[in-house]
Amino acid sequence: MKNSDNFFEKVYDVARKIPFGRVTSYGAIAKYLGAARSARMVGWAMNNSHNQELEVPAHRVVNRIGLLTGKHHFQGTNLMQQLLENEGIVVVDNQIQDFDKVFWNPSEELR
DNA sequence: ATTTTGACGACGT
DNA sequence: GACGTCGCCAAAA
Repeated sequence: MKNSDNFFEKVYDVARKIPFGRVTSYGAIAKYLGAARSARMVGWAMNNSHNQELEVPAHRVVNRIGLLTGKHHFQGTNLMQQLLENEGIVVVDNQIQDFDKVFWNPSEELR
């Protein structure tokens, strides 16, 4: 293990802190980490999250419009959506309903 | 070493 | 408001 994974580790750390029934966006995490415009790195980190020993609730992380863009990276076809719905989040056609209500902003709530 | 791509986002048209 | 382009940075080809 290297400490150079600082950025990625932070991403995982924040992702794990997402409360139940809430979701956040890649950009929000990136901004919280100071990366701001490197939302892609957060996405890449998530892809690598499977390598982490601790599980990361990547299903609670979607893009800024609440679209389940990464659902293809999960097992099955709609596992991600089911997980979200299991938390009380309404998802229709890969789109989270009431996204602004379930959105969790680490910059404000986590601090 | 160079090019392409990607779980995104902001801005311009 | 839909669509296109650019920026960001890292990994894979």
